[in-house]
Amino acid sequence: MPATIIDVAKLSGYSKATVSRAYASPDCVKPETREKIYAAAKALNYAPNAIARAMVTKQTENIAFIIHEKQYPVVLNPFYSPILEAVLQECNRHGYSAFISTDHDVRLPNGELYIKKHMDGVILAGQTDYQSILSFRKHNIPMVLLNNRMELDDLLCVTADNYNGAVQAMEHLYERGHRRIGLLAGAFSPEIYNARYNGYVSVLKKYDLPLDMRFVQDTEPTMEAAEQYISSILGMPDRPTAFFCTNDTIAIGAIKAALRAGLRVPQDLAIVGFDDSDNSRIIEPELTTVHIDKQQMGHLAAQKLFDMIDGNPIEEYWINTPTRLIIRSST
Amino acid sequence: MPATIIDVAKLSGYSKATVSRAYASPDCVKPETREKIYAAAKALNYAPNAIARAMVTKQTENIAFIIHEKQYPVVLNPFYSPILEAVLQECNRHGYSAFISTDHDVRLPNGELYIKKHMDGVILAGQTDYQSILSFRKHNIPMVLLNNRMELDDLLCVTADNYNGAVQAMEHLYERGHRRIGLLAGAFSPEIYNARYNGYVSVLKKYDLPLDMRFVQDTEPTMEAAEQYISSILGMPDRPTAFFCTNDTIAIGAIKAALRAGLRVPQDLAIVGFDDSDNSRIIEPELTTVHIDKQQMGHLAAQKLFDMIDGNPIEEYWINTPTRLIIRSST
DNA sequence: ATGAAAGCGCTAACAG
DNA sequence: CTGTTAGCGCTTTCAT
Repeated sequence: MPATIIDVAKLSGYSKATVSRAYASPDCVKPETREKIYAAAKALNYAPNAIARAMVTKQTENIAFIIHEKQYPVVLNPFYSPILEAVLQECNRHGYSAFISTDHDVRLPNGELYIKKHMDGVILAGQTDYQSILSFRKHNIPMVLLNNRMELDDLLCVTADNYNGAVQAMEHLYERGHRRIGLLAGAFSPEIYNARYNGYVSVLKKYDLPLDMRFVQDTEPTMEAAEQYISSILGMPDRPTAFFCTNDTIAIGAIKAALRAGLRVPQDLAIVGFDDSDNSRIIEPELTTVHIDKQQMGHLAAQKLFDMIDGNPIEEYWINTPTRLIIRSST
Repeated sequence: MPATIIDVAKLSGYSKATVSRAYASPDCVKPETREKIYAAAKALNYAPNAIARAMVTKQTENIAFIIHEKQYPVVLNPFYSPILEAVLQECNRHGYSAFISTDHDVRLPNGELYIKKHMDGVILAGQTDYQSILSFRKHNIPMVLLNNRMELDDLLCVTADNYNGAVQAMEHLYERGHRRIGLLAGAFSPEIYNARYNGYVSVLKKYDLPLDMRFVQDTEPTMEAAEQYISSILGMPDRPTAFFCTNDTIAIGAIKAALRAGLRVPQDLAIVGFDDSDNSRIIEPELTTVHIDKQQMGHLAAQKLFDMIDGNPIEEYWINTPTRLIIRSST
């Protein structure tokens, strides 16, 4: 059994209060005694017990990052990986640790678990269910929504500017001379789906381009689904000369379908994606895509969460991270 | 402030011991009173406090998954993602939560942090430093090494069979008729590097093929580094007709270099990778690669860790997950 | 600058 | 099946 604060107190000859201070507020302790205490601690292989500490301070210095995406078999996908990475960095900076949870296969709502374990805050990414949000609220746990938005009072949401991202993609395709542009839309949350869809339609309208529903296709966001659809329309004489795909995975599937049919990308079919995930630079030709600043989103989400935890005032409850088009070789 | 066990006790008219039992060992409590207690709890919005519980049981029901890879800028790479996913699943199954930590930028050793926070166990992935291992040992924290191996008593290590994986790749290249085969070797940990290198050399020896050091190249495991090297040797008249690359990222870089030089893959240059990460199916032609059962590794690591936590006996301390070759279109 | 004592919310004997 | 009691290891007034 590990040494406790009492053991250190005894060995060093001080009281446990002083030992406690030597760790929690070192400046309130004479340097000399501090050193003696550390020495005793070392000799005993003592490490302060964060559980006991949390018990009285009511702060665990832990947060939970809960990803809730039904769409992907793999939750740790190229979109969330960089976000997670950024969140982890921010945690390190604040001396916090992060629980990660992927909530696609929850029988008992994971929220409950993290309420019991007394998180100081939570980041809810993706299609979080309303009940969880309410739960955390009821327990006054600071919370930020990531890649999702809900119109609730004082609910901090960090999203990408999906509408303008779609507009950027479409404007680019128009400039490249495309007049028949299809849409391959992943089955994402309504919030994201609608924003990107509306961006698509608005540019069509702006330039009086046709909205041909044969080439506006909902799809699972997998390479295979996209490949299959694109293969099926490649033979049509009036098929689009370009497709706007609402994420990179879909776009890559589209490119592969074209390549395998012997078409050249972008000459015979131009493709633009969304996300600028790492994958977009793997496919050849490399993918033109709408860049989402995933790092930034992760950093912001975490920073704002720590602001809430620290009791700092929040000005903006909806943070819409700007996107920008990255032109590579698929258009 | 949240309701405590005492509030529930008062409201329900039972003692706190009974309330405790109603949650910890429901069968030791009359169904009737149990229901009353749950009702009271619900009315008070009570949730058992896991911190207080951990304080006395000495079990947090938390583990830490610490990834330590200096090689990658992004630690959550396509290799570790599926492993992490599997670990998370296993945690769910056991009612545990997992801290994730990426230890590339640690000022104060993260090990300390997790010792303070009293993990029930830790999984150390990648190039873990010896000090951390010793630390966890000293505090009797169950531990498993993942994708790494160290010759320490009673240290459970889960690895892929890197040697035989390399042999499989090389045998395949030989069967395909290649006689000049280069090696593009990522700067991984010695354990992994050596195993794959030895596999390469052993097949060369077996068939009396030349070991031409001009075409045995160490490289950072990035697409760019691989691209650059391959581009530089493509003009040589006696260059290899195939390369064995010690991970997929490198292999993809190699393919891209060949494609951009106007060569056909595999006709003009054959490439085989290692890992069978998701990326291997993004590049066209899709990559022939050595499959590592990353899910399996994650599951095993977690299962064994829980075995240790539960005090179950461990028979094998070195688990070497078999690999197999996945033949796609790059060879 | 340091010590004494109370208590955080829960579990685990031990009784009954 | 239920209640009583004594802590778990630490922080935090309040004194000194």
